[in-house]
Amino acid sequence: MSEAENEWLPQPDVEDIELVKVLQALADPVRLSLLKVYATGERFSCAPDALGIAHLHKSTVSHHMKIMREAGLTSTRAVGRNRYVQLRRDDLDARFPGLLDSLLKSLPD
Amino acid sequence: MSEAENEWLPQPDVEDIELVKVLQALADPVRLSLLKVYATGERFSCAPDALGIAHLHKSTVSHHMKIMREAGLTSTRAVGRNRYVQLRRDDLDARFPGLLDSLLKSLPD
DNA sequence: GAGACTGTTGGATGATTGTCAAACGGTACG
DNA sequence: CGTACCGTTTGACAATCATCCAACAGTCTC
Repeated sequence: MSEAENEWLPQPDVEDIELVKVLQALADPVRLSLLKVYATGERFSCAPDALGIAHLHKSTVSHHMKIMREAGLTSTRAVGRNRYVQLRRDDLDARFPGLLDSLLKSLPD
Repeated sequence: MSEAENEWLPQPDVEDIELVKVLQALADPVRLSLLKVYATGERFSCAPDALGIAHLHKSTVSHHMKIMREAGLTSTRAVGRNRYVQLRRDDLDARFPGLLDSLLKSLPD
């Protein structure tokens, strides 16, 4: 059975996103590289290989995902046994105008 | 004697400023509040009271200053027994266009 | 139902961090 | 010179963090 149940994992409301939390979430090389991956607009599952962090254990990836989601950077939809993660671009633009764009422009290639 | 010897403390060159380091430097409530203080454009000595962090020990303040300076956020001039700190606004704008402005706009009042 | 698959949770560990306190080094000024 | 002043350095400590491993929970597919 189990029609894909399309459930969203808990995340902060737009107005509750805090700048410090966002900066803390991005103050790590791994998560900063994930920001760039997600900036393509695609939704990714959490497979370390597809995310360019094949060297990391899957539980470590899960940990990073949680931090980014709880900071308000990403939103995650659970479909079957996969988690599809994407950037909360509109929410971030509404809360911190211009911040995301300048961050992405500042990222090393 | 001792005509004020106007010496600059070591800081990274513009092109050596790293985004991760900048984000790490700002991923702390105290230092984020300092960013706002320095955004006024004034130069400040390191007196905790004038910086709005009167509750912190002077050695802690010195520690925060060092982190911000080594990240490339601030520059420090030593004059006599004082240190005058200011934001490297032009350098940051050149290295990460728009980032500083959007950060300052995103800061809670 | 038995495996295989995707991701989470809990514990363990080593590294980093924010803070304070005490000692120190220059500097200014009686 | 002696004392007060401003900031740095060092050490200590508790807290947080990034990482791995093992075990677990759902989910999909034979």
